[in-house]
Amino acid sequence: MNSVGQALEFWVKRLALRGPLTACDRDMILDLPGVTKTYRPSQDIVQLGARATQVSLVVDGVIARFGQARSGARQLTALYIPGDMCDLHSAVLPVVSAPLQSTQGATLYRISHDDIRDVANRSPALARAFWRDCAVDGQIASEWLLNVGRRSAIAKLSHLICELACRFTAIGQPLANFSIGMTQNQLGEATGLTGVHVNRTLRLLREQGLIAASANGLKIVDWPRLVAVAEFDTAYLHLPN
Amino acid sequence: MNSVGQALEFWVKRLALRGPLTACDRDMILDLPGVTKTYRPSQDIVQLGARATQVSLVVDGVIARFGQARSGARQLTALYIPGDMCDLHSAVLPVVSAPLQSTQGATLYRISHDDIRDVANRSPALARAFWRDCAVDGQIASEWLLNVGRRSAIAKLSHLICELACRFTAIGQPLANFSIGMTQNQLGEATGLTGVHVNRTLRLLREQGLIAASANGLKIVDWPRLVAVAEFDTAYLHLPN
DNA sequence: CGCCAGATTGAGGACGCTCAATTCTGGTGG
DNA sequence: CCACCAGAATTGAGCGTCCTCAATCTGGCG
Repeated sequence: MNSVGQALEFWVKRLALRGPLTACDRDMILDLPGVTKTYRPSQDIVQLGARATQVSLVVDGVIARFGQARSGARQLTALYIPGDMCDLHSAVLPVVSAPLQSTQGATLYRISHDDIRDVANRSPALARAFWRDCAVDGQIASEWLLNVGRRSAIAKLSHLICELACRFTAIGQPLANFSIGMTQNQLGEATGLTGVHVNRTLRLLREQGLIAASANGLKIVDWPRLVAVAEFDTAYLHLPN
Repeated sequence: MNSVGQALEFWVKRLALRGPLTACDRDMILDLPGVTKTYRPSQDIVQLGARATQVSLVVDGVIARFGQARSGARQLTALYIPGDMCDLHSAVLPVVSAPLQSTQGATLYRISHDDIRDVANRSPALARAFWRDCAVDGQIASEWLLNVGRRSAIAKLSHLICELACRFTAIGQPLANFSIGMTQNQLGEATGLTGVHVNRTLRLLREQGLIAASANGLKIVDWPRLVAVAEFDTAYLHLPN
């Protein structure tokens, strides 16, 4: 179980990545007032068409943004893990065009738009950092587009697993054995596959010795080969280190 | 043929959308110095891994951002038409993680990152507007993800046509009869289909009386039904009007 | 007139989907 | 402690959409 302080630390670390922040900037972020709120599995965080008034820092759990076709089929368009600000763009674009949901339960730290905008007005460096954070989100979406549009099922899933493994590692979760916190159906919604086909493809990955089942999720057995199958390259994630 | 001045006007109009700009802000943008450059069809504008030092305003033509799988298959991840700043995020994320190419020839107005950053530092309102512009790009990517991941071929293509029709209309191009400036192969790369299947699907759209061939591209015959097939809703484009 | 890129069409195949049944799992109440 | 239950995982069979690989056609241009 992570704490709000930890999550804020992770976020500041990311913000400071390519444009060093002053101690003052850093403190402005760490001192941001907010409200902690917990969510049940599949509970809506913001609804389609609503007008957001706060941004949400993920403290614990996994948050999914998704779109929905008329048929009811869902497509996850982004995943957020602890230390991610899952709603930052809403500070400049408040109308919610894609709802957010927790996948397996989550706790968020919600900060008002006014406070975010105030901080951005006072520090050009932070304004730029917020802008950059959204730009990174956009690059991840681009990579997902390539994944969903042009790769085989086995590459799609491997790619998603690699991405999550790297992101969890960056926040101190062990890579070898991590819990994704998503059902196979949700994995399908993220990759443009069916839950059923995700199941078969995971079995394939297991049979090929790339991953293995484990108590609380899945275990990565052969990282180099998984990366090769996924055609995975971390660059687009812009992770610290 | 559009002019640089026109393109800048379009962009300012978009920037001013949700956060009114002062006359001074507006002039700072319109006076931005830059260099006009023209590109041949399929010519690279920025290459993968390069470090961008300028942003590029589309003056004429269509610019595509794309990713490439190891198989060589391409996935377009964004399309930019006149009045779009196709590279704005590079001001805060200079390493190019997805190359840009003109589809059928283009002319760009290139502005240095230094000038953009300078303007952003001097005006918080403009900094926020730039941030918002990138956020809109992200929402469009999300919508594409839904399109590529969860819709049928006919809906995918209709959706892309609707999007482009709306965007072209917003810059004064007639909707009923517009030239997309893309080959059928490129349409496939944008929607996650094959060029061959795009061809068959376009025929289907023609047979159903939704579109028709025309001298310089395609003509939209039945806009309401096209929108219905596409499950299209303009909101995510955040167009002025 | 010949060339070339793009559009068009055909035939066959494959990957992932649909629908449905069954097993497994963890949590709950009796 | 066990029976029960809901949700998730797993498996099977059959099918359909879209892909692959070609061949042909078209229009623009040197």
